[in-house]
Amino acid sequence: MSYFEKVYEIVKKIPAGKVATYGQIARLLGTPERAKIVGWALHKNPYYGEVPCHRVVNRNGEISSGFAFGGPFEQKKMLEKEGIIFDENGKINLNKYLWNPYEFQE
DNA sequence: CTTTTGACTGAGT
DNA sequence: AACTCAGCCAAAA
Repeated sequence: MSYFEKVYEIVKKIPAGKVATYGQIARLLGTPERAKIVGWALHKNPYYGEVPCHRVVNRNGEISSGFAFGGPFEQKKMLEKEGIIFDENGKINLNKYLWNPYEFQE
């Protein structure tokens, strides 16, 4: 299994109403220094429709640029639909919405 | 095969 | 607090 597929597996486990950072995902894979690879994997997003990549944000809690969903507004709308609230800066309150994979439910 | 790049992050200015 | 610099490594050109 390539690193990409591992990333997709993690992202698919993110519950609705929660978000995760690239670094966090990379850490779950045991490779915290490959956060960039995680982001890149999602950029390709070959499993569009299966992988909720809209729930993955950068360390700042902001939606990353690139958007494979058709536009930033679409992604933001999707997240709000999940129950995530953006602050006045268009950022997500990670302290509240960051996903906590305690046992990493396989 | 070699080089560039990138949905990032952490440290430094 | 905001901006910049460098490092990390796999995939794409």
